[in-house]
Amino acid sequence: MTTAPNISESEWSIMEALWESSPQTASELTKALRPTMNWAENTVRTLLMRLVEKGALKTAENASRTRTFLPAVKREACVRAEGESFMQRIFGGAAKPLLVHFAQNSKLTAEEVKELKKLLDQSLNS
Amino acid sequence: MTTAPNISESEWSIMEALWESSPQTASELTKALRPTMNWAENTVRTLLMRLVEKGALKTAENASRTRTFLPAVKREACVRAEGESFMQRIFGGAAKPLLVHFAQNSKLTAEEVKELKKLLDQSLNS
DNA sequence: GCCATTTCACGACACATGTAGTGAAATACA
DNA sequence: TGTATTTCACTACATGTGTCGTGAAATGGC
Repeated sequence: MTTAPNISESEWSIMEALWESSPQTASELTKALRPTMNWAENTVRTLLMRLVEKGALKTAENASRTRTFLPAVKREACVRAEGESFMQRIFGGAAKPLLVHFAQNSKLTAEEVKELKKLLDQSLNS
Repeated sequence: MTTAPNISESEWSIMEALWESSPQTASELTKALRPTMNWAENTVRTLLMRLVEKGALKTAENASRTRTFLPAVKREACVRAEGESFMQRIFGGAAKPLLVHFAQNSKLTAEEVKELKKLLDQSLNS
């Protein structure tokens, strides 16, 4: 079982970028994230280091011998872990009240509602 | 609009206890939380202080002139804020993928599925 | 009124997180 | 090969969190 490490909010931005496209070097990532997070390159490097220590990222050498980074854990596993923890913290671990909350607090299109209803049905016969 | 303060995980336990029953004194709370969190009374006091500073709790004097604590913010508002932040962080702010995720990763009873489907329908005509 | 108990205000300390700066080492280019 | 640029390892530092300990002040019981 992939023990998903704890990933902080800033770190999550890095992970998303790498889940979307990897491997990337620190400076590539810095540029890629520039529009959203306006981080200094050293900030990105620190976050990368921490993520490597946590086991969320791996490193590799690229052709020009500079280090590149890539995910060591699957996005889906991390999402599940974060979701579990959130559900635990706010809804005492129960899925139904969570779903009720978001169903009531979101403006969904008719199309989305249809899809979700189908998914709910499917979740039963499995 | 009630600007819901940031409430940490430990603090959330305190808030839950007070949302459920308030006002309570620090020692009452310590006893009430003893089974789940095995906190020293001073730990509870520190958390209470921080929550008062954050504006999440108010204090009042009770008959015997010891201080009691009670929520200054509604649970629903805090849940909404936490939910928003979580949805933003993990699902880029989109409700549908969040609902898809939890619908697929939770084992729901047929009864719950029925309720949720009804809620989804209701969320449309409003 | 005096002592035991409770309440509280402060201080403390370690680890996590956000956000870099410095200075050396490696690379690239002229 | 000498110099400018890039990469990286360290260090830093403020703020948030988790978890109390100390010592004074207030209260309660006898």
